[in-house]
Amino acid sequence: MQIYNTATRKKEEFQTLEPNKVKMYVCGPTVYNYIHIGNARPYVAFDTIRRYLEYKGYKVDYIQNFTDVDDKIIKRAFEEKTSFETICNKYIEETIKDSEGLNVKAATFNPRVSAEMDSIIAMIDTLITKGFAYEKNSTVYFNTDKFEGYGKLSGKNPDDLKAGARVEINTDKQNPLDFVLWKPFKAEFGATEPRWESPWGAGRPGWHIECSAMCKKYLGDTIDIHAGGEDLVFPHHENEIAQSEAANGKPFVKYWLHNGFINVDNQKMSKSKGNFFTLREIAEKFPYEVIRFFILNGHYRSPINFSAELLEASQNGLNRIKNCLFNLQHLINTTTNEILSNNEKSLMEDILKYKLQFEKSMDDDFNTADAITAIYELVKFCNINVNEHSSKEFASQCMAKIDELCDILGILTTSKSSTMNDVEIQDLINERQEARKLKDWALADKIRNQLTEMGITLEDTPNGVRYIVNR
RNA sequence: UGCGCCAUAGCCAAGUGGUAAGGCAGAGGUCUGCAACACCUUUACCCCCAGUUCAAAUCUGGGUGGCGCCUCCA
Repeated sequence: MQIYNTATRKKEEFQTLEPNKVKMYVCGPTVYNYIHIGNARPYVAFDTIRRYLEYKGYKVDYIQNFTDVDDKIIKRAFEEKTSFETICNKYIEETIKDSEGLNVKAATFNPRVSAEMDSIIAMIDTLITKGFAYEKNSTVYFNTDKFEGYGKLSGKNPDDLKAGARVEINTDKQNPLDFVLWKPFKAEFGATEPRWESPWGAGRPGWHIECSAMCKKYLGDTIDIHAGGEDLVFPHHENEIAQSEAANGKPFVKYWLHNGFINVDNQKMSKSKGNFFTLREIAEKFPYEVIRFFILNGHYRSPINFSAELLEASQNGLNRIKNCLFNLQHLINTTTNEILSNNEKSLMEDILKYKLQFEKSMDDDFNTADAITAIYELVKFCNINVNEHSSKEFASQCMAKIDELCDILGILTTSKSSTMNDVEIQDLINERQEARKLKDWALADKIRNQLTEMGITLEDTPNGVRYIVNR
């Protein structure tokens, strides 16, 4: 299996630190609002990678934090005249709802920064002891000059960065690139501003140290995969490397994975440009599973564009797979052939071919766009080869294979049970069938329209009528 | 010359040396009482120029265009 590593900018053969085990950390969102469509990408991308790793037999320890200590949160709490805990609890809850909507598997654990102060403070303390950090006016800074290799992840040259650094007035930093590990309580937003006691006075941690500390606590000094949005490469992940390797004296991460952005009108989404969408807003117009499928339609490292048109295209594509599954289910329910025919036995080998095609794509740096093609081709195979003459066994095998592949991608796992067993619906369908027998097309169409109004789509097949709810 | 990514059909998107997968949309057809689903047919001088090679969308160099990072934004 090949995996692209941002640190080397190459695809590398995937080799875990421990056999059959993957330690994976994904940078989570700052919880001061509903997550936006861009946040959905790392959720879906890295969840899919996790699912595939599990499919390949690895046990994955998947840690994703919630950043619940941050200026933006404190500001929002101040504006809304409430506590930062209230804001955080609310949006963590909402984020989990969105995440479940996207069919993202629950993380092994979601640490919250506010609950990890002991480890954060301990790590800062170690950095000071080892001479990688210094305190000035109750603020602790990381000394980037002391860490050899600063810039190795992002490919930046510290001297270039220094030359380009903004002039900071009245700075206490020894070097313009030094960054904050601990900042003192200043009551910018009033006395209720959150703060924790530390050897350097009351205050709160800087952004970067949190992830280093949580990584260490929950996964260890060296982990297999660290993932996040591509914007985090510098400075966030660069700084994490500096902190963790300086404090632990060991390599921090084996594979760095970064997802590309979701753009709107080919531009980065931002509030100031007015092209900002929360996931919740979009989910009102399109089902979550369509959003997930849309995200998987491009490679996770490529930028993708977002628009209603593209989501519609994804929805139509997803319906193609869904129709196939409905069709198979209907055949399984209605066919009386139990035994696999000789022809079907030989076709079974073709099914395996699509599975291998799927795996080959996923083995190549999780190429979901290509993997979806394998599913489409399997769908076409089923549409051609499974019909009212097929055996139950064959239809079931086909369906199971599509299900298996879709499940790896986390799509169409929730919609299968949507067949409503409503007597009223069945009665209407029977009534329409009677009308059709009598060639009373007006009545038949009237009943079909009535069902359409109810959100039921009817499809007449050689094996009787099948209906689909709320497509 | 700060660092980096990208450029394939109307749209999305694979393919990274051997005469261009797949999906969406469109057109025509088959099936159907009519539909729907599905199936069949149909749509590409791979941004430009030069080079390497028997052979390049794929490698090299140079353009052009788009985007990101260098601001606690995934």
